[in-house]
Amino acid sequence: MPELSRIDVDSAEPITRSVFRTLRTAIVSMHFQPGQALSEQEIADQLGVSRQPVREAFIKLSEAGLLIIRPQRGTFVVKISVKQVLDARFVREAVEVAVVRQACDRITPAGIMDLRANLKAQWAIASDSDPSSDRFLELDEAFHRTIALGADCEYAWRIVEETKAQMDRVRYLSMPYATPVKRLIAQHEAVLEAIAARDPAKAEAAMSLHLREILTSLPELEGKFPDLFNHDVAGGGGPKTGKPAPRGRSAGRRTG
Amino acid sequence: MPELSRIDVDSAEPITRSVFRTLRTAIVSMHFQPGQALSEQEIADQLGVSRQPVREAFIKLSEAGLLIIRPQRGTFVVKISVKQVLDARFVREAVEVAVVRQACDRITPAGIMDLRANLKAQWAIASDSDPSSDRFLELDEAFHRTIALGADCEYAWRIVEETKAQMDRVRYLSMPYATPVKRLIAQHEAVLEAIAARDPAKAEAAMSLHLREILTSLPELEGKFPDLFNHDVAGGGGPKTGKPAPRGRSAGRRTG
DNA sequence: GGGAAAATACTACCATACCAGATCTTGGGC
DNA sequence: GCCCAAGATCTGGTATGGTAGTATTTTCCC
Repeated sequence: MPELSRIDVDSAEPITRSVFRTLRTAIVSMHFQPGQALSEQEIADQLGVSRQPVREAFIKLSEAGLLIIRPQRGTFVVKISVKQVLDARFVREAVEVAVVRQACDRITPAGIMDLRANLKAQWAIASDSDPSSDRFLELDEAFHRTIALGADCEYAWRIVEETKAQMDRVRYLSMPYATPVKRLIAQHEAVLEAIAARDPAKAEAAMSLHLREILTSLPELEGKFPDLFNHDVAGGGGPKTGKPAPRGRSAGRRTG
Repeated sequence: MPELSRIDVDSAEPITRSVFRTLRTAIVSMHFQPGQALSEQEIADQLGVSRQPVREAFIKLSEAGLLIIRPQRGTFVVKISVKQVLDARFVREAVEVAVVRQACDRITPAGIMDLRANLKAQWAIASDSDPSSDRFLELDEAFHRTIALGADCEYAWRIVEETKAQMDRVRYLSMPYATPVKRLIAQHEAVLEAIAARDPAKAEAAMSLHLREILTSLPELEGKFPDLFNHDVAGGGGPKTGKPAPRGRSAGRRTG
């Protein structure tokens, strides 16, 4: 299991929030393996805090659908479920399509300028070599967020963030196999131009197409990484069949 | 403040969950007044449990947007915000419209029969006198849930539940002034018939119309109950202007 | 009376201790 | 070797105490 660096206890930020951010990042970026067992005590020791803030972070993460807490048994990173991911995409598409329509009405010229600047930055890193993918995901998120907030849809953005958390793990996993970045940027451009033209129908179509493209490699990934997926027909997330992954790395427990 | 009845500590259900349900019901049904201050200690005493499970329930409720925790200051029932409620409705409409379209494809004849039975029950209590409004809200929720689950949209239903929590407080508040129940049932009927006819466009239109009708009395309510509303232009929820409502009854602190 | 400062009484936050239940290990019987 | 039971060792759930920060009240000075 990846070592977690200690948290600055003296920060003004509440410890619980620091722990939450740390763990959430580790999960969404796939540094924690889906199915992996965590433990309040173990995480607390690594971060140099008590169990209490870790426990509270666990609760929030389970509310977000990233952890599953099985009382008296353990807490596990939820495995990726194809159905769950597709359900998240379904909701995200429904919401973001509505948002982008509203953006056509409400976004200000300043908002459109922000989007153009963001898009320019996207093209800039697309020319570079691959290692800037993390940076692209940041810009990608900022692009979608700018649209939502420009459309005065703060709450809708909160929901999209939640659905994104489910989808982003797949994106990290699929970095090498996914749609080329330039293609995604071109789709962003199409969305932006439709908004700038105040054309809701075109904007909706562009956004819908974009969101359907993101997960094209999903079936391929399930084949490549069967251990990371939950193959149950029913939704859910927790490891129900077979043993959950043990703590530590898959094979050969490393001593000391 | 309404007295809370003690919780059965010996139940198999974890205490935290019991506390959560109790508080959530009290908030959504408006037994707790928006803006009202709660306190871990006070709630814990009333329910006969320790502060810990209360604190954890508070965290979950704040994640759901029903409480706001202000560190070192207090925890408050979020005031109703017109923008927040309309934002919730916006998301709910986006999601449920997509769901009802999918339902036209996927719902089974058995699912349609469930819906018809539910609708029949709705008509039955509509004939009675008013006091069965709680029962109507239950049937209403079951109706929407049956559609979502029939469309194989478990995750979407979770999101709808979250948005519903925001809207339901307004519905409780507006019982006397709201749209007549029979009108709402007729709209349910229109949705059901469109689904049964497998007509997505008609179903979408019916659902959209239905969801827009629910909150028609919102502006009127803000005028009638200004204390329960957050009049800030910006979203959010916490009491930012003026003093938050004090603990205990409005006037005259009772000495213990 | 009016206003500022000190004292008091809260708050949620974090740490710790203990518990009951689930799991894993171990040891004995065959 | 296999099987089962007893014990040790995990887990998260709950209770409680201490602390720092905030809000309120009181006190004191003018």
